[in-house]
Amino acid sequence: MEHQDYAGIFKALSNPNRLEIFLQLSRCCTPGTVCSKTDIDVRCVGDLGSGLNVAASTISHHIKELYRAGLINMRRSGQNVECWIDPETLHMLSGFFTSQGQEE
Amino acid sequence: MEHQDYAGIFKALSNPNRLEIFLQLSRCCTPGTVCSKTDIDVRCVGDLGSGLNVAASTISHHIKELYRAGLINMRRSGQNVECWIDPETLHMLSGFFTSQGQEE
DNA sequence: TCTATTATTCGACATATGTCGAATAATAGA
DNA sequence: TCTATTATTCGACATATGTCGAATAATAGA
Repeated sequence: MEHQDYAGIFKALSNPNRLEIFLQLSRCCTPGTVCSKTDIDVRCVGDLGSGLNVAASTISHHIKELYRAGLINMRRSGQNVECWIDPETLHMLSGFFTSQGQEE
Repeated sequence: MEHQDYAGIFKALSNPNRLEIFLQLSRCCTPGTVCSKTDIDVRCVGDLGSGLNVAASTISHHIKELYRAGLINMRRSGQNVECWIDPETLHMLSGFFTSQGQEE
């Protein structure tokens, strides 16, 4: 989290499908924890995309965008790629709007 | 704030110039307070755009987008149009990321 | 080494977005 | 009513974005 490109972060969350992926990840397990079969059987493309009606390649692309924005982390695990919310970025965002609240 | 289109809100904040306008508004006065000459001499197009290097029509367009997203309010005051942050939406956003923090 | 499974890369393409300048609108104050 | 000031609307256009399917890559397990 060097420079914090907030516009870039918001851009990543501006697409409904991408936001949905983000929300699913934030729901399936506590941020910082890997979301994988251990918990609720969530792997990247296959499972995150199952609810959305988009091609696997599109999911892959969206996940990369979330990763680029710093919102999520990813790691290959065998044939799967596991994703999980980046807790630091989430915390930063939480503070962003809260601090805007009381002037600044 | 009926339906809360978060993706739409993030889209509004995803453009650097629009984000800058939003931040200027959140700085110039406490949310809920009108930002106008009374305080720090901030009116919409003229002043909000002065820092950014874009045409007045573009600023006007961006402000409308922020308004559509529910992030700001606006009101005509003579020749000027005054803008100010919508405190409810801001509060909602603040809660959005915070609640994502602890699973949900 | 071959096959199945999962994920990514790579064009391609339709649509959305950001931006401008010119024209128009809204208002205040001679 | 005329003029100046501020803001918005309206094309126009270049660029960005979301999406797909086919091809390719990465891995596990016969």
